[in-house]
Parts: sequence; C-alpha cells; structure tokens
Amino acid sequence: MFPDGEALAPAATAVFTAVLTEGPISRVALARRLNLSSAAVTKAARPLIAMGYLEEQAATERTGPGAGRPASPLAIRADREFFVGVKITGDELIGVVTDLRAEVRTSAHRRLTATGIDDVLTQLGELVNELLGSFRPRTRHLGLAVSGDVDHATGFVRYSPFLRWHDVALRELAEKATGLTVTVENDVKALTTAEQWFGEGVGADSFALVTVGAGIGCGLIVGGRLVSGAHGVAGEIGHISVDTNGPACHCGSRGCVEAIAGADAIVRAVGRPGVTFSQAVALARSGDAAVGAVFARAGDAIGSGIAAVANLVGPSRIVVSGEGLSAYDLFEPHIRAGFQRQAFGAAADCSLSIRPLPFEEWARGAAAVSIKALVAS
Amino acid sequence: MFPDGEALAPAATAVFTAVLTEGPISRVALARRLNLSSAAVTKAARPLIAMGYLEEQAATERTGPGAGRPASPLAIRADREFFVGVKITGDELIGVVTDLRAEVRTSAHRRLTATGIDDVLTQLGELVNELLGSFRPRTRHLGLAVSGDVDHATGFVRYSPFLRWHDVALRELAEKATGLTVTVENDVKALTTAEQWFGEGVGADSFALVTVGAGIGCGLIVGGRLVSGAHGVAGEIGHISVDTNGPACHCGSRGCVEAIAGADAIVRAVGRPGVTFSQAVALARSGDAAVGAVFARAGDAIGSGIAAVANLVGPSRIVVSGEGLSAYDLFEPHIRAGFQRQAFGAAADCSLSIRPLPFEEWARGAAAVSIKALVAS
DNA sequence: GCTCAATAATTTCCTTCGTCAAGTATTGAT
DNA sequence: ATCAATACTTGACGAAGGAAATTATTGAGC
Repeated sequence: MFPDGEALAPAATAVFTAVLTEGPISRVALARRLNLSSAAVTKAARPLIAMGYLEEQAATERTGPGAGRPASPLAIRADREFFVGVKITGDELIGVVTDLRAEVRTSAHRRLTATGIDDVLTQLGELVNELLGSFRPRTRHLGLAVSGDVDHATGFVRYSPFLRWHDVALRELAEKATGLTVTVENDVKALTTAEQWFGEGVGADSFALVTVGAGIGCGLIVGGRLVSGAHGVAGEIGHISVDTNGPACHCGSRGCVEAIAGADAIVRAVGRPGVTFSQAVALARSGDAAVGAVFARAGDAIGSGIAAVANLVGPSRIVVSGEGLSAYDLFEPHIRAGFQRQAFGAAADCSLSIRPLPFEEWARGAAAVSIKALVAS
Repeated sequence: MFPDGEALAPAATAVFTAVLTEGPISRVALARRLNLSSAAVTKAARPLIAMGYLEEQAATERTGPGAGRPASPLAIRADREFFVGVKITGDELIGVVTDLRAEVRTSAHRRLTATGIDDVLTQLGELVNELLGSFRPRTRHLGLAVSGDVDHATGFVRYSPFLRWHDVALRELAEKATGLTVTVENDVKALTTAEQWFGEGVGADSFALVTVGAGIGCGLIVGGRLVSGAHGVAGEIGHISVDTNGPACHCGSRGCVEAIAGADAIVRAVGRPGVTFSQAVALARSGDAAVGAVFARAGDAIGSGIAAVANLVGPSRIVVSGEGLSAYDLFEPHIRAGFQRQAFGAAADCSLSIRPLPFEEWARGAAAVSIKALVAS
C-alpha cells in the first residue's frame, strides 16, 4: 500500500514491480516487456515518480545503431522507504533494516530467553526500536519470518514447533507492539520470495530454493507464484524417500532425505560418541574417509531430492543454500552427482547454484516479503 | 475462437469457462464466484446466448428461504459444437467426437501399419472423415494427443519415441489434411486438461493426474495452470528414485518408479520365461504369492512417487489411472499404503482416486484440449 | 386478491484504464 | 541546416466493468 492510500492500477503495479526487480529500464523497454503501450508506461510512472519511489536516471550512452533520442531509464529510489525484517527462531531474534531493493542497511540480534508470545513480542519491540534509529521516519513495514505452519494471508501462526506456538495472531499482536504494518510468512517461503524478487530467481517463471540444515526445506515458485499446497504442505523435499531401506525418519518412514542428510542424521551416521556436527565437518575435511562417506551419502541424497523437484516441476533454476552452515565444500560435488544421475532428460539442464547462506539472510527474506506487500495489496 | 472471429473480453471468457465446467449456474451466483458485478455477467452472457453457446434453463425450484424471483441458470448448449479428438500411438489411431461438455458421441479407431508422417496423416484424414458424419457441419476443431515432447503453442512434435518423429509440424500438416483447426498436445497433459475441465479436477487450484502403464506419467496443475517445465520436462514421476539399490532403469539410474512398476519391469521382476504382463496379472489374481509380491512392490513404489508429488506441490487431489490395463485391484491397496507412509503431515489429506481408464479416454483428452482452445485463444 | 419483502436480472449512466495517433524532444549522420 | 531515428508525452477515444435505479417474479401475511 502506497502512502496515498490508493490501490495502484494493474499497469502501475506491473511497472513498479518490473523496475524494482529488473533494475533501471527505459519506458519503451518496459512497454515491450509488459505488453503495454509506451503511453501507458508514461502515465503509470508519473505518480510513482511524484511519490518519490521512482526516478529518472541521466540519459545513458547510446545502445542502438546511432541516431535517436537517448532513453532516460526509470530506476528505484532505494532509500525512499525502509523495511524491517525479523527472523524469529527458538532462541534468537535476527533483525535487519533494508532499503526498497532489499539491500541490508543495518542488522542486530538478541537472544531469546523465553519463547512465550508475550516475551517474544517485548523483545521484538525492543529490537525493532534499536534497528530503526534514523530509518524510523521512512519505515512503515515489518516482515516476520517464522518456521512452521504460517498463514500469510491472515498473519496467523497455526503451529510453530520450535517456538511451541499454536494459533497465534502474530500479525495483529506485532502491529500493536511495534506500530508498523506487519506481514508474517514461513521462513523458507520468505527466503524463496526474496530470491524470486531480488536474487537468482528474478525473471524466472519457475524456480526452487532448497535449504539444507537441521531440516531440509524447499520453497517453490511455479508460474510466478509461490506454491502453498492445498492442505498447507508444499516443498517438503526433506520427506521424499530416496532409499526404502535407509535409516528411519522421525516422520515414521525410512530413507527420507532429511533422515540421511539432516544435521542430526549426519551426526548419528558418523556414530562416534560426543562428536558434534561441526566436529564431523572438521574430521571430513581432515581426510577421515568414513566421515567423508557420510557427507557423500548425504549430498547424494540431497541431489536425488532436488532431481525429484526438477523431474516433477522443471524449474528453470534451483538454488541450494543452508542455515549458516559452512559444509558446502563437503556436500557440493555429491549434490551435483546425485542430481545429474537422477534428473531425467532435459531436466538435467536446470541450473543449480550451491552456495552458503550469508548471515541475516533469513531476516532479509522477511524484509523482502514486506516489500512485496507494498505492491501486492 | 468463436465463430464471430472476435476475441472474448476477459469477463466473457470467465463466464463461459465457469458455465462450461461448473454446470448450470445463475448469473448472480456466477458474479459472486467470479468477483464480477451481476451487470457484467448479464452483458457477457448475452452474446454467448445469441451465438447459441449458452442457454437459459427454466427457472428452478426455490433454494433460499422463500421469497424472491427465481433464478434462470445459464447452461451450456452441449450440441452447439462438436470436437474431434484423436490419440496417435505407435500402432493405432483412436478417435472420438465429443460435444462441448466433452461427452463422447461416437468413436472409431484404425490400426497403423506405418508410422511415417505421411502415412499417419492419410489414415488420420480417413478416420476423421469416418467420425464426422452428421457432426461435420458443426465441427471445426480437432485435437491430437501424442506421447513425447510436444510444443502445444506451435503444434510441433519435437520428439516422439514410439512414432520415431523428430520436429514434425503436426498442427500445420493436420490442418491441411483435415481442414479443421488443430491443437496438438502431449497425451498425459491432454488427459490432465480433460480432468481439470470436465472431471475430478474441476474447481481445484492444484491437481495431479498419474498414469500407470508401460511408463509412469504425471500431469500437474498448479495455480490453475498446467505445469510444463522450463526445459520441457515436468511430471516425470516415473524417474523419481525410491530405492537406491533397486533395479537399473533405462534412464541410467536405479530404483526409479518406472523401473519397479512399469509393465516391462513387472514382467522382468516376475522372471518366468514366456509369462506376459496379462498372464502375470492372472497369476497374481489366482493367488500366486511371488507374483503378488511383485505387484505389491510396484504399487508401493507408485505410492511413494505420488507421495513425492503431494509433499512437493500439495495438490488438493490426485487421480491415478492407467493405460487400458485392468490390474487396479492388484495395485490399489499398495499404492495407498505407500502413499500414506510417505506423505508428510497434512499432505496425507490429499484425496486419492484410483480407477481404470475407460477406453478412448486418451482421445477424449485430445478433444478436451481442442475445446479449451475455443476459449483460450 | 392485494401489498410487501426478497431475490434475480436488466438498464442506464459513469468511471477507469489503456490504446491510438499525433506531436514534442533529443540525438547522430549527411 | 536538415533529416532520420528513437524516446517520450499528450489528448481524444473506446471498451470494459461497476453503481444504482428499475423491472421481473416469486412467497408470505393480511
């Protein structure tokens, strides 16, 4: 919702979104890109410029054959408005302030001593206060990312295992606590949205993001829209079974990707009392063949799961990232090998990015969802 | 494309589609359903009635509390136009004529002695002629279903293994051969479209259809749209691996659903020289425990694959059907068991229909695609 | 039977959005 | 200086759909 309180016309929304996600671009190019007349683009851009959200860049160097008036591309004024994003985990709040382009401007975090909703709200209020500082006058939106079953439309957290929340009206409560307009989203979906609008998913009609950590999660964009599942379940790549005779999973089945490649599963498969996950990483790096084989098997299982995504929905690209872990060197070749083996035909053409997840990326995802709320509501 | 050559306004398209797929429905109910004003529905319906595609039904019995003018629901005039659908297999053409509601009015087939494109076109021309009969004056569209890699938008068959076609401009050629407006679609996608518009997928935002036969295929509807895959691959449930140590698959991997549950794989797993698939079915039905176990394992693998679909995209329902085979009694309980074991959380709420595929259903799918082309172009 | 409330459908008027076509702006080439 | 090429702007117009008033058709209450 823009400051004037008016809803944007469809064309204006399209123009703003395209400039936001596809960088500076001339009106004529926008018109082609969006199947609009250039007149429509001019008209749609005017109020956005007047409100300070867009600006005209200085004419660029010539691109075409020679003659012609130079284009004055439209660009986002990234500092027109700021957004707070907070990821709520079971023991920590991680917060960032980003600009309109989802670039992080500042960040902060604080430990949670209790996960009751009231305690969390108090801490959240303080964290937001600390973060805002000089950004306050130009900040109206707060995005929250929570793991578990979240209803984005209503802002309800139906169930969050780590926080032990059931049916919490988080949006309403957080709006009261902070005075900001709040959006709530599942953490993996938030990350996926961030990647769709501001990362490697830009322009892709279909796209998947896989997170590797304690659990294995997946956010899915199909037809430009986030897949939510008719019963609230989607992207559960962690519980695809890749080995009927594999280890038992907490879900009751066997050989799930998560039961082979989740952090706990790896510790268990290493099977040396007292050895933690990060110690296992160190052992594998130092050349311990048995431990290395555990990571190899895990990476292969992840690759198989990703191939299942590619075979079923055929996204144009898949990003694999992880929860602050740094074991990518151990996983990567095996993820690629498992994927290549299991991807069918042209599904193997799907480009695979495997990279660590920068600190505060989850919170940035939350901010990205609140940026999207500016346009899509 | 309707006879007047004009494209329908968005609202008119929505009205026609809703009446077509959701049966007789009053203008007011349509307006609510489509988020339109009732004035808009009245205006959109008028030309459709004038062209003979819709009609007003006699006022129905009262539904509400008592008073009020009775509704005159809008209904499709199913016999306003007829559609030919033909499934092209490696050794047969199966053809039907359907009405606007995709009800089969007549059917015919003929064996193919050669799969060269010219031979097929000749046979196709004759089959269409035979089918049309008295339907000819009110028939303008022909839908073709072909297995393999088909570009629906251009009507090109990029590759069809059973027919051994490469880059055949099937639409253009078939239009020349028959004089009808032709649409071409992959066979599984055509079947999925038919189910989405005229079967169990009506009204579902997401929906999957799984075909079991020589291969294991899957058509996917997400967000109301057929999933095609950025690289042309989607719905390849047959090559999801459910058992790392399972039998080798022709795709180069091991333990693919198709390598366990495809018809060839079952014959191979039975492992008795000379025993065909239908003989294996008979043996299992007569109580042969070893052969029964083969079907059990196959059904379980299919169930696992279906669970992967449910876990990843969370469709509201899944229909499992097969290529004219009648071994459902052998598969069904094991498909359900594998699905229930492997479906994660609420994904298990996804309703599962398992049923045989009536004769000529593939051809009906082709006709359904050509009905859709009436509206969506 | 008459009147009234309730619901369905239609009509009329009007707003909004985006296109069309013409005009303005700004450049390089001749 | 003129012209072609390209980017952008402007104002008139048309199509689509909404709001509100009107008409249509029923059952209920008297």
